[in-house]
Amino acid sequence: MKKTESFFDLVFQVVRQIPEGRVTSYGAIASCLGSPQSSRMVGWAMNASHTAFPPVPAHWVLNRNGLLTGKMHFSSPDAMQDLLEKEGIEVKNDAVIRFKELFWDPQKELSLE
DNA sequence: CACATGACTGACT
DNA sequence: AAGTCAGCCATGT
Repeated sequence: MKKTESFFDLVFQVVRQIPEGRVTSYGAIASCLGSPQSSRMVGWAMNASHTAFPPVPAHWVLNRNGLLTGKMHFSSPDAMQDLLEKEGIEVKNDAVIRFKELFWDPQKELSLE
């Protein structure tokens, strides 16, 4: 298990491009990769994020509802929310406040980059 | 090679 | 409005 991380690597790189204090969704990343339907692969890639290095800021990646779906996969279920709050992002009921305002579209932002 | 799983999303009931 | 089903594609067994 070393190569074959092509898809994972794509997701990891995109996530690492997320500006601090911003968030994005799995669907956005999937779309950026060219497969808006492969949102599952994005989540799957995040599952492997703990094996990637440097560590991927998965706490910025949420589902389309802005919910901290993957918080349970962190070191601690509350770590994700805590990190977001430290970034100045308000989190209530496992959901990011002003999600659409903090939303960072990789396809759009990276395209303009 | 075939089946089962997964941090999602959209549509249907 | 809330719950259920299917589609999507890569990884692991």
